[in-house]
Amino acid sequence: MARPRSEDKRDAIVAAAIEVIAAQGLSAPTATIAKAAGVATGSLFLYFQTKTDLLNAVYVALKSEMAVAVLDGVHAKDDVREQLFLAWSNWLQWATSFPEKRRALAHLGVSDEVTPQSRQAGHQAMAGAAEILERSRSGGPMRDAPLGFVAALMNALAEATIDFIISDPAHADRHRIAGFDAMWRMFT
Amino acid sequence: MARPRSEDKRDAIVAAAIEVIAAQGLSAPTATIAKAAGVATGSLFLYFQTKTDLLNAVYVALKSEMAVAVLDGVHAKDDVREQLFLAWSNWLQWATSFPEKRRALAHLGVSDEVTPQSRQAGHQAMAGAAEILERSRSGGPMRDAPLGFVAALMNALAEATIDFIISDPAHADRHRIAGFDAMWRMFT
Amino acid sequence: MARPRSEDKRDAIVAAAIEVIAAQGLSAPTATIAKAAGVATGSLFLYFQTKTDLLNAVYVALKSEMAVAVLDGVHAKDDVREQLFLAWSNWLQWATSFPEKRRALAHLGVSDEVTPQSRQAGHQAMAGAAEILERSRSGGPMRDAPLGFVAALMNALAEATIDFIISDPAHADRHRIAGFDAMWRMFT
Amino acid sequence: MARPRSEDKRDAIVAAAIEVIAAQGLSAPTATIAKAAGVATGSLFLYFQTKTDLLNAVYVALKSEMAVAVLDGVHAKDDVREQLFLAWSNWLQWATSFPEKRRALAHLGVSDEVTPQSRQAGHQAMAGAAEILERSRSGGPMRDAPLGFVAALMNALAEATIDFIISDPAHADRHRIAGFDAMWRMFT
DNA sequence: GATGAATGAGTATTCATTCAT
DNA sequence: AATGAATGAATACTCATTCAT
Repeated sequence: MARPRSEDKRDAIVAAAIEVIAAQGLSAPTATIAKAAGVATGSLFLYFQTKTDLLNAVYVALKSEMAVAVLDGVHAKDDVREQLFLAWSNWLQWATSFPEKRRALAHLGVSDEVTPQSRQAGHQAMAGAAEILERSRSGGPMRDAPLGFVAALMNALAEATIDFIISDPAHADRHRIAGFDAMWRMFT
Repeated sequence: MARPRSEDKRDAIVAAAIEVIAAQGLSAPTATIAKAAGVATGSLFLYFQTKTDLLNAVYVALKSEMAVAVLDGVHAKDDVREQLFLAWSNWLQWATSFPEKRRALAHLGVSDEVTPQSRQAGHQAMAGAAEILERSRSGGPMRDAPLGFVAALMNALAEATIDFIISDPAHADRHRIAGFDAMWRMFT
Repeated sequence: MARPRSEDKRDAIVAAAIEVIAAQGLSAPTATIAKAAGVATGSLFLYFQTKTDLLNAVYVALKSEMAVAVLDGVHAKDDVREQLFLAWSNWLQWATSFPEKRRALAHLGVSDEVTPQSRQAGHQAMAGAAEILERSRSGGPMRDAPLGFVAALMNALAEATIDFIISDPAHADRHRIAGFDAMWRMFT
Repeated sequence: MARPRSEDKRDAIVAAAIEVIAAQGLSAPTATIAKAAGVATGSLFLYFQTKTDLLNAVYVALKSEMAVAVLDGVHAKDDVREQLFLAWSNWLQWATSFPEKRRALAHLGVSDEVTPQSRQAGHQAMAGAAEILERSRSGGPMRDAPLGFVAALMNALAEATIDFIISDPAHADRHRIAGFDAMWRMFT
């Protein structure tokens, strides 16, 4: 009968956290995040019991959002190589379009505050992409490697490629293609 | 600004910082680092003006040490592929032998406190390795890509491979070879 | 300011406050008390304007309940000494039967939040017991001391005796009698 | 070789804590205590690891000081009754001369923050007074009661007497004597 | 140079109370 | 009346850095 707890407000806190973490790192004060979200400091703790909880929620939200972006339009393609190339392009597109999200994710990716459970949830979200990857490497030289290993390699290549595109955006397309070709050579 | 006498003490602080950062992350108190180094809290600031300065010194020291380890014995080989494989193996060997050094480097690698100058110094230290890489990719499909891009890809692959070896040490050799083969395929 | 309807709810809040204060002390959150009473946090403030008001209400309620317990069956006795002994026994019985009530009262007894008015009300409730005390000391060495002083001494003795019974319940009866005898000696 | 840690400063913090706790209760902010002691907020935590530690130190300091005051001149007397009467008088004198110390002690006496170890130390400090008490009750009706029980009764009587003297200081001497006589009657 | 005591700004979290529903 | 979301002031404790010894 009281005001219901607002999903909007929760989302606003997560969104604010992304901006503030991108700008200030994980040591950003909760008070700053709350103010950026337009809520009182105490309200942040109504939606997230601790700062660590918020950080984990942000991590999972970003991973999920990224996963959706990566798979956009992918199933309209028939060819596996084309599917993987589109996913790859989507990935780079998302990361370069939302640099603050990528920055926040980079901070969270190496933080001890993000729990194994959250990382697991992140992998879960990327399951669709993993499936394409699975088909891409099947029959190739990495057919017997653990999928996790292959995924880690792809992830590492994508991160390196994104770093390079950001530092040299004039040749974004060239780097995107070169990165993908390099990856494809790994698989075939 | 006169350089303090004891080079030993400076080294002890850097060594202690590596241990403590590996264990506690970059937010480790300077007092903890000083105690681990066997010096007084105030003494740390005789050798490093700020904590950020210390962090940068640690970063450069680790990168330099790693570079030396990577090149060990490499010039005794004639074949480029063999040289690269030895460098690759040395790299993985170093990273898995000194997990706390790698952990510290991982923390520092993503920190905003490490300056572009320090990162530049890190690249400089790796110049010898870069040269081998340069010859490895010459004539191959990546011959026209910026060397920095190629280096970033290799670095990414190495990190992913090390992660995997650490999480599954029983198959260290298999992962080491698989990682190298994947990289080699990228170049040829 | 219209009195809220439910007397039940008010009583439930007071009862919950006793439990929670006994367990957590006076710094127990109002939200915890409200939840223990089965009402919403906001509802507590419909029945008590402030936390201090609630604390005072609890104090008076406990003192009143204790006074009733103390006088139970006392007027059936003729002899003053027997009356006082029964009251004394009733007191110890109540305090040891409801340790959480005594604990809460102990916390409140030393609190600055309990007003002189509430303490006055507490004395008022104990008027019946005071009357017996008055007759007990009449004619003895304390006949000219202020009644309040005598009451304070008796109260102090009772508290000390209760403490001792709680810490050594095996000899409850012995302590009860020894305490009473000591008190009686003071009066005669 | 640095400044030695100052005993004076520690004492100043304890003294300030007594004043502030007497005025504001145990919830007094550590920052207020530090300011009253003339030190920085952080310095308080150099001398006491936590607020609880400070509270315990204050408790023990007050108990010890009180014990010294109580025993002042007592051993010059031969007669046990005179010794006990002087100790009793000293006690009331100390409590009424330093009402803020007594207030602070009253707050601490009922606090859950004061550990059993601290209470034990408090008893230890009062060992001299306990010895006089032991001799006072020997041969009397309380000869077989546990000493702790007798001490608790005496303590309770003293507290009640002090309360009464504070509320009616015009008749301090009368109350002092009446309280002592009442106690003596308990023992004989 | 070396020490470690001293500083005080900075931060996560709590909680009495209010108020929209 | 009843609810519980929303508020924001309040507070213990930390830690990079300075400075008296």
